[in-house]
Amino acid sequence: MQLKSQVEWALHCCSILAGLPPEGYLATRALAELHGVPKEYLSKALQALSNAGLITGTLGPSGGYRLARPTSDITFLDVVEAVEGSASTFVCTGIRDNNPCATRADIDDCDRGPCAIARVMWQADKAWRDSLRSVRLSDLRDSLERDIPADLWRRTGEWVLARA
Amino acid sequence: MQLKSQVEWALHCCSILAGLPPEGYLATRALAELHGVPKEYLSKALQALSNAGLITGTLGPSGGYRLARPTSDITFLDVVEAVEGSASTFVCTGIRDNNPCATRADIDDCDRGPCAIARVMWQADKAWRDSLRSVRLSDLRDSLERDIPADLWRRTGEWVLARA
DNA sequence: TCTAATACGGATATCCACTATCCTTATGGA
DNA sequence: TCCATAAGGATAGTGGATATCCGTATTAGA
Repeated sequence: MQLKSQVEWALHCCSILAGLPPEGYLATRALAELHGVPKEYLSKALQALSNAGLITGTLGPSGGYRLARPTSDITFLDVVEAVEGSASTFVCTGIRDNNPCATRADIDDCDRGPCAIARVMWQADKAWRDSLRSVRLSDLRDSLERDIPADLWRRTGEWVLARA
Repeated sequence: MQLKSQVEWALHCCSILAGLPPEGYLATRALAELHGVPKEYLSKALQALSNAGLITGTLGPSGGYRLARPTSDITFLDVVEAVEGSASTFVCTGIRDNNPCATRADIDDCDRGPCAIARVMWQADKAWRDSLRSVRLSDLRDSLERDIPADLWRRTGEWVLARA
């Protein structure tokens, strides 16, 4: 079980858009070049973010994307679910109903509550999502500013600004 | 991102094996019939559990599987990782190294520590695994005994016992 | 007004993991 | 000896992820 590569791309793109001046837009072309990923395919991830209302796009030359909300109002979970979907990682297919010992009444009775196994798996899924929800884009920017060499951080900011 | 169906099968099979008498073995055929899943394919999941040391198999007629450890010593995480693998759900491909602004020195410098985005994603992955690790097979048996109608619980126990 | 660059979405092709089945081998109980 | 079983290799089928291409509407700038 592995998240799509688009999740990684989307998170990196959001971290870049988070550094954009308020009125600027950054085009897919620039984001693709910055991360070394195919523009056409990255475009699909950005469209997913746009459909989820996390970023807004504008057409025409000098068009592109910007964040639709403050960085403190966008969480990792928002981005992950925009790309990956919000369906649980565990799907209960109800195989307990195939128990040859079970009568029709048993099945109807069991169906009133979710399977004990599913409950545990869904609880773990919730723990994962809760963890993702606890980190905002603003937190990420703080981490990046601490991690990335100051010189590279500055040059990248200028590179983005020149294309915004 | 979705867990394999074999994870669900493996968990249900373990819950059944947990009710086996100490010296009994239950064959793949019986487990497949009980859950209404293809025997040949379920066999792969059971082999994975066996390779992980969670269950032990024995050959010949009256052969089959039993738990290799006490139910209090097997967690959901053990079962999930046996089938699904223990690799993180998030893979950092290091696309930040493709930054055209980065020099060779920048890349070497960054490579000393993991990406800030990866850290967050791995922390969420850990929260998921911690949650799975906190529930044992013995807990699951307790939940099932509470959830499943007493009559069905008894009949299923007898069905298994007759084949162990 | 015209041109070019862009977002957006549909269509298509490729690749790979998951799903599923079949077959052979070794083992052990009757 | 015979048969049922675990174990594992080989081989498709299926569907989602990856990737590319194209057409359309929109808009900034010449």
